[in-house]
Amino acid sequence: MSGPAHPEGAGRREAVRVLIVDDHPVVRRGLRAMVDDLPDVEAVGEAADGAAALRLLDDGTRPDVVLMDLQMGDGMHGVEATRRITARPSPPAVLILTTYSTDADILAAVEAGATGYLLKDAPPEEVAAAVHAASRGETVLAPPVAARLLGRVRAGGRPALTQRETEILGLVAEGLANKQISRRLFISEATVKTHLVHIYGKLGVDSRTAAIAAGLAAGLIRAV
Amino acid sequence: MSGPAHPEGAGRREAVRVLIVDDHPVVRRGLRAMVDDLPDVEAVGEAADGAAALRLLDDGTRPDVVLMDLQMGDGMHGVEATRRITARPSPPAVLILTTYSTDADILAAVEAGATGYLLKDAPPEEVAAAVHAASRGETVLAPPVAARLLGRVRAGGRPALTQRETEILGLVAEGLANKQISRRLFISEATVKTHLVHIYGKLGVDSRTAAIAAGLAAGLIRAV
DNA sequence: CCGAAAATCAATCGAACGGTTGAGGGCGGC
DNA sequence: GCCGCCCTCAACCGTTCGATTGATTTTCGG
Repeated sequence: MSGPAHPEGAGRREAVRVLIVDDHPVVRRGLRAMVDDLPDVEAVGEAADGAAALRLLDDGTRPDVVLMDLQMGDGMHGVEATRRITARPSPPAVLILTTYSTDADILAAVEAGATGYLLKDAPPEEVAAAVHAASRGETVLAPPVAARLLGRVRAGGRPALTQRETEILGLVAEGLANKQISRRLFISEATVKTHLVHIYGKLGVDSRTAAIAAGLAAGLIRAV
Repeated sequence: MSGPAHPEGAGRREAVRVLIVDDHPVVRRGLRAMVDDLPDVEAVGEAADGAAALRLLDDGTRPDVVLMDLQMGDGMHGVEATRRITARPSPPAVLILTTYSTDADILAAVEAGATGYLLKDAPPEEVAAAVHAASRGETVLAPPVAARLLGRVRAGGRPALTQRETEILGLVAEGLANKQISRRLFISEATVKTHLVHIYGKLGVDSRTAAIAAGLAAGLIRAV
């Protein structure tokens, strides 16, 4: 846990090897251009989704840092990909790079083992600094992200729903009725209602539709 | 209306001049790299938001094509920027480039005078072809966008809610109860229910939460 | 080891919601 | 002028939802 391994030994200061994972060709191109502009940093591959990234790793690509987009249309979601990458032996550092920071995303990504969290509107210098920091095993968070996390922790983390509650709120937002949710999760309808009461309390609302609005606004769930 | 003006005269086939407008440095970098790779195309400027783009135009930058992101965090929204750009004398063609296509966005952008609509996950060749087509004054739509528009027109615009229905669906998505909606719109609760029944029918759902989900998915309403 | 939090289930009750039927006024197209 | 669509309102009825109370199990941390 003291940073990524350097299999070739440290004869001299070799370049930081970066793998770019994003489903948008435009973004991949931009990241590669940014990365290649930096001294001591080189892009060693690109992947359009999590599955492709894992294949590259299986095929012997050994990056020090993975720049990973969170929301990737089809295919594996960034959080899941992060989880699988960090579960590998001597894993690279995973830097999450995403358009906007919903609280749920940040927490999930950190839990999945991400080393840092960058916003796509970050200036190039910030991306550069983050890549270097990540290669040294340091945690990097974009200022807005850090502030959000701090605010959340400082506020006692109150609006934080439990895992199950978040899951149920997500199903509510998909338009499912309590009975449907209960069948989907193999629990009784009574349990669903209990969770909902807790959710309403935490969000300060008193109806399922208001809970959807509040959940979307707080970034606890995402509008597909 | 036969394509952008060529102030220097047409002594020889000069390059298509492109202005890039996006609030993400990464995306700007990627677009510039893509554009510069193309023969006969050159980037003449970058702007981080609509206001900056208009300033550039005021200062004499004369692009043939503007590559414009729709959702820009702070500052002017892409639709509004498009409207103002196309309202200028001898305007450049505006190519909308966005992450995902909600129907409302597409229609608004087209109404605002956009020449075309591209998705950010489009391959580079598609971007290249679109830039050239736009510079010739042609309309270009990414296949998924075109299909969506066609499907809408062919279906007789059926899932199109009336103005009032859209308004009510929006309030429902904000978490308001029927009685609250009735007071907000100065109509009776019975009327709200009638509208809702019509909305359910058009969206093919049978509950208000499902209507929210369907409305978001169809781009009829937007998650703030 | 014990208390707190999370997740599960049950039963009840009033209020809100969803579906149906019916109806009237305004407005634009044929 | 008439037909259709939109917006408005009303009454009824069955279902779902939200609130409350109370209970069990597991898990985590002090």
